[in-house]
Amino acid sequence: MTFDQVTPALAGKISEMLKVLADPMRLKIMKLLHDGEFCVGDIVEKVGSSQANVSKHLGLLAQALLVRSEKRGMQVYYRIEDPEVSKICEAICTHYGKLVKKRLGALAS
Amino acid sequence: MTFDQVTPALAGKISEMLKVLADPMRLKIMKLLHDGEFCVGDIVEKVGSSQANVSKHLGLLAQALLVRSEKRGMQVYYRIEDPEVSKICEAICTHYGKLVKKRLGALAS
DNA sequence: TGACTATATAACTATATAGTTATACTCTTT
DNA sequence: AAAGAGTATAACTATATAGTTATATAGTCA
Repeated sequence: MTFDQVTPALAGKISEMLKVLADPMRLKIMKLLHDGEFCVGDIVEKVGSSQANVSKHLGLLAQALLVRSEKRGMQVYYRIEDPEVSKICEAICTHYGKLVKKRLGALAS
Repeated sequence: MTFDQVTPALAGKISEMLKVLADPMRLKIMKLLHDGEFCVGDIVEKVGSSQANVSKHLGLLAQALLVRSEKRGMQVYYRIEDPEVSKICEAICTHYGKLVKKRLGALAS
């Protein structure tokens, strides 16, 4: 699908999703979840923020369809389930990485 | 490049870029520039906002390396120069479009 | 049931930013 | 040089949101 074929409704959704993805803490969480499934407590530990803060970020990511959660016992596990999401993240990293390298020098090294 | 290989410095850049892209008015401008080069006055007309507002948005897009500008006479022309940027936009539209369709039904139709 | 653990939510504060208005800058033309 | 056109910037207001603290909700075990 090209940019042209995006309807206003989808453009709104995309803008919301990007806003959710465009946060350092949430990118950190996404990077972590790229490696597999983690429960909230583990994520809190790994990203170094408060439980309430991480929970809120996870809620936003889930609402944007970027992650899914599953309750097992007392824990809630989060994961990147959809390959589409991985592809979006990968495309952003790859292409923007190249762009930055070309224009600003070896910041990515 | 996978998510794993993104350095903290690049992650910061990516987060900034996404924040710039994640705005309805700027997405509208990017969608327009996808079709070719336009000067500020034309963009103002097409997107339906004030000159000052559009100029500020264009400045942010340029700073994020998403567009480039060139002054010719009195006009300043903006364009999406880098194929990497087009690829990022395309990947986002394609994959998130699919995702939304799968999960929320035919919002994109 | 009561104590405990894991997660989510509410209320609040501080900060960032989209849009507006007014003005400055730059180039062209007479 | 002066006037006008095209674009950028400064100052301001209103709104959104990241993070914190305190509390609520849900599941587990004694």
